[in-house]
Amino acid sequence: MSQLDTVQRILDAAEVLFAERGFTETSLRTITSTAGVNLAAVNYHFGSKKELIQAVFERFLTPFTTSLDAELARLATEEEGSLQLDDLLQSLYRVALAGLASQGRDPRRFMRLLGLAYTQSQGHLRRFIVSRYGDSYRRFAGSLATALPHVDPVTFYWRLYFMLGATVFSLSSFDAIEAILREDFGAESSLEETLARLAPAAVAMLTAPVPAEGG
Amino acid sequence: MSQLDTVQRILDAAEVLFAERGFTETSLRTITSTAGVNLAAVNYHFGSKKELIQAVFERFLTPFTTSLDAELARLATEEEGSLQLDDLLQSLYRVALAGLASQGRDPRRFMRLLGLAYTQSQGHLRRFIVSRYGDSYRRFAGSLATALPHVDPVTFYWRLYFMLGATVFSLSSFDAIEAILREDFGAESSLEETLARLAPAAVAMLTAPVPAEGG
DNA sequence: GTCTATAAACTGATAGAC
DNA sequence: GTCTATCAGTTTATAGAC
Repeated sequence: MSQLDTVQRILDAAEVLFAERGFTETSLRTITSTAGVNLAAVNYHFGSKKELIQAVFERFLTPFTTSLDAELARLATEEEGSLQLDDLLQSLYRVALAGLASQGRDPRRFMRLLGLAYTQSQGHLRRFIVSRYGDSYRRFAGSLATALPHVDPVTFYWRLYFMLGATVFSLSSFDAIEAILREDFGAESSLEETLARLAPAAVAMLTAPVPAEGG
Repeated sequence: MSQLDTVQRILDAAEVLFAERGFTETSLRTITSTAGVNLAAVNYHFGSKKELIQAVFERFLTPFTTSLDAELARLATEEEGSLQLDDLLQSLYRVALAGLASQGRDPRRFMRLLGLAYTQSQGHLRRFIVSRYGDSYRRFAGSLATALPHVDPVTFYWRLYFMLGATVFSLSSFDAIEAILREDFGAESSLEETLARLAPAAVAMLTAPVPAEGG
């Protein structure tokens, strides 16, 4: 088995297991036995469990943010100075969905990992993501902000977090929610349909009238 | 030290530590040493770590759902048959905030624990919460649904999850988000102000026009 | 009800043979 | 680059003295 294969197999197994169980709940032994490689291979190739976690995120966040940046640049030249909110959100969702799906990766797993990065208090991971992908995030937030000139900055940023929360939370629990709705209403929901419901809901939230300041 | 004191001290320490670090990341040793009680006391009083986790949730979910049920009943008799969406959301937020604060409990911790219950894949906890508080949840969701008669059920439930995601996510990360906004804009946000921003955003999301079905 | 002592299992990491 | 064997530390849980 070549080195590339081993690294790849470890990353594949770790990505799936982390998304399913979380970081602390997934041992290196579970990862290596799932991947069919030796336990010592993780420390040989990645150095430590922390660095393996970062490598898992790097592998899907780098292509994701690269595509997102390209999409934002394309939008900016296309509609000079008049970025539409719908287009921006659709860019985000299209890149997240199609970009990953074309790689043969599961967007739901992507969202579960993003959710974990937020909620599991792995300080090293948060620092890694912020230092590595903070610029892309700020560029996207900035584009979104210019499409909402009438919303004051603080309200805008809170709403941005509301939107991120709604997205990460509902997509990372997609399977569970979908199962409930299927049982209760017999209605199947695809990920595409859910994003088609989420986008207008997010737009409505971002563009809601700002109540008069109450103190 | 009386038994009640010991049980109470364990619950207090566990609640804080779980909210800060998560379940797996918090050992019984950390809990008992923080609480100033013996390690064996946890298993004596609660049986196991899992049952301690459930007890922590039971201690704040029972008064919360009791208050929420009472508030919903009060609203239903007050405005017969014409429940207002604003009122319902304000009930939820007021009960969550004031009800807990009057107990001397931190609502942010409450939200962090709720977020953990969702994201950390503790199957036993999800089963416990669903079996114990599922009825209250369904009553609240039902009230909300009747206030939105023009939204089809499936769209309504997805939006309900979007709303829950926005709420749990942003409030459980309240301190972190607040710190960022304070640094970038010098604007302090209180929990009350954030809920005052969240409520209209949630209403806008729930009441957004439903796009024509595309498939 | 509280304590000490310990069982039994698991964890990440590494030294050294091949 | 891969393997075995093992270290050193941690975890939950419990038996038994007080």
